[in-house]
Amino acid sequence: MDMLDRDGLTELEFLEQYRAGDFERPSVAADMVIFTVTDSEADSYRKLPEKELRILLIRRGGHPFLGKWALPGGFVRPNETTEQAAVRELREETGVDDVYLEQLYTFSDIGRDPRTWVMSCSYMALINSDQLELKAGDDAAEAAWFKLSYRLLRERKELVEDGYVKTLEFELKLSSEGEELSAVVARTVTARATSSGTDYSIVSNDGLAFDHAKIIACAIERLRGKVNYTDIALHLMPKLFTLTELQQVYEVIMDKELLKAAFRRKVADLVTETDHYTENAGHRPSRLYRRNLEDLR
Amino acid sequence: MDMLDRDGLTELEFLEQYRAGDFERPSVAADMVIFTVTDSEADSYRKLPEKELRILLIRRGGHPFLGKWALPGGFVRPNETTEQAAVRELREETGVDDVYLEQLYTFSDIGRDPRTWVMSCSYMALINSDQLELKAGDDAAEAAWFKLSYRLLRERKELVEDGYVKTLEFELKLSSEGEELSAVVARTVTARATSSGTDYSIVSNDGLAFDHAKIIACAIERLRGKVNYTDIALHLMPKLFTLTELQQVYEVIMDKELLKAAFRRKVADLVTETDHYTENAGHRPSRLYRRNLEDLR
DNA sequence: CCAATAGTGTCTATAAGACACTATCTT
DNA sequence: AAGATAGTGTCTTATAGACACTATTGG
Repeated sequence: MDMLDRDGLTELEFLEQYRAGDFERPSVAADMVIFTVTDSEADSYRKLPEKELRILLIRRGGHPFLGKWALPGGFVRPNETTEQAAVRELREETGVDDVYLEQLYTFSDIGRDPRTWVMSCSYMALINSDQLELKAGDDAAEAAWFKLSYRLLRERKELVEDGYVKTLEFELKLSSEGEELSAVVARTVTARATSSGTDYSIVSNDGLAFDHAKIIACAIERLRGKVNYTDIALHLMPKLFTLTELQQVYEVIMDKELLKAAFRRKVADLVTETDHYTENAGHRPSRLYRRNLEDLR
Repeated sequence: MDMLDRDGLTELEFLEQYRAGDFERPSVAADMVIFTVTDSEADSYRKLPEKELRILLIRRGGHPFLGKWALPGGFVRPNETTEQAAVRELREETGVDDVYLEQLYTFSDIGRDPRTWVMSCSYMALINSDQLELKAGDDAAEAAWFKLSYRLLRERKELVEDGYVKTLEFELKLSSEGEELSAVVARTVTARATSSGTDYSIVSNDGLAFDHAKIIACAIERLRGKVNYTDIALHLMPKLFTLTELQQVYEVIMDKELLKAAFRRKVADLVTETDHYTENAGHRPSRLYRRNLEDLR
């Protein structure tokens, strides 16, 4: 390539003389919502335990938001991508490095970090209960798996000039051994004749650092959206699982009961049956399945 | 809040003494894929014109990628969000500022900009042909609306240890008055027992700057995905339109013919009929509709 | 036998695909 | 009338919801 620019430089010459301008630059963090599913305490000896959807949070040991709980994450370093930073953080916090990982959204509200200009490129990770055992690899920080609940609280709709504004308020609750966090996150859809847009905002917040309530809301909504038309939920399952367990996972993600027959038809192509069965369950044994790695989607 | 950190500082005191570290920080750009739909030249006087899906590109006037075509975009400034930067760029390039806008993905591959460390937070905007007329507000740069085509070229699947790697290669073609750009973008899905991920890469590239072929691919895939379950395509329509025109827009987005009866059932709830009709078309007049701003979704 | 879960069959309601038909305007 | 597009009716197929029924284990 030998084109010359208006200063008569080739591209190579240009790059050699190029110096990054003195523009102010943001810090970019990779923050992760790490989901897993755990079993509740079996309240009766012969009943199946219920599934709980959990995310990992870390208690902040310094300002700002000292003592509040935050998503695991950290600054992206030179010579790594945001995704590599996310993988690095994930390994540091959980010891796990072979997971489903998906970029969610980049948050850049001004003032979202009181220290300085920080954007957050957020990721969602799904790890299964098998891998969860390895969680020992902690640093000094206090970390805990919080049970998550996310429910529609209020729905409002105002008509405005040539359109409407619709606000959905969701209640986010997180709980872990005595710790109870909660927040209300609003999703506002503004629809006018031509334009249209969606915006998240935090209505109230008790115990979460930064704008992490928004990021968590974004993650659970993405997860709920994808559960119905992908095999994403299978990344939360151990190698072998029963169809009832899989159904429980779908139910706890969607916060909604499903019909057994219809569910089994729907996931039939996503799983492969094995010749193994559950044992000593106190009732009829159940066939074990594994994730289908064939065709489809 | 009077909690003290390990140095005995309150949050306020901490923030006052805080100085941004000397870590290297990336530049962050907001790049936009601006879609619109135009009519082709009517090849016969009584036939309906065909619809064409177009995006706006700008020819680079300096290194790097001098002479190549790039997406409109620019660096995010302090005290604005990535979205505000996108809106600002949009107004500068098209004079339009009331559009559908959606964040796509943040690209951060190292070396994606040969000058320095630059991430791109990408957006998709949809503007309708009414607004398009206002395009006069250009700066010196050469800008053009390129007709877009994006087609599956090859599909490959390799089995690997406990999983598979599936590669879909898409051909991206862009054309505008003599200028013909093309690229091949591969989407690779890696599915292993536990992990799983999707990755885009550029296989070949003729005429596009940076990794913008990837960004365009990402945008058209998002648009195709959303067309089928949202009213997103209506943002590409003028105030009044016929159902046939709307169907043509769906068809040009999906690159696939649709059945008229089924299509009309499907969009029935997304539009509201008016009492206006097309005139002097050389054939039966067609009822005009507008976007339905009621309930739904 | 009972409690508990596993697993299947089938009827119905709804949506999508396929295709043919009728309607209305201009030249 | 011919050419072009507008608009509707209806049969078939696929999918999801609802619900009832049978099956298999341990206690």
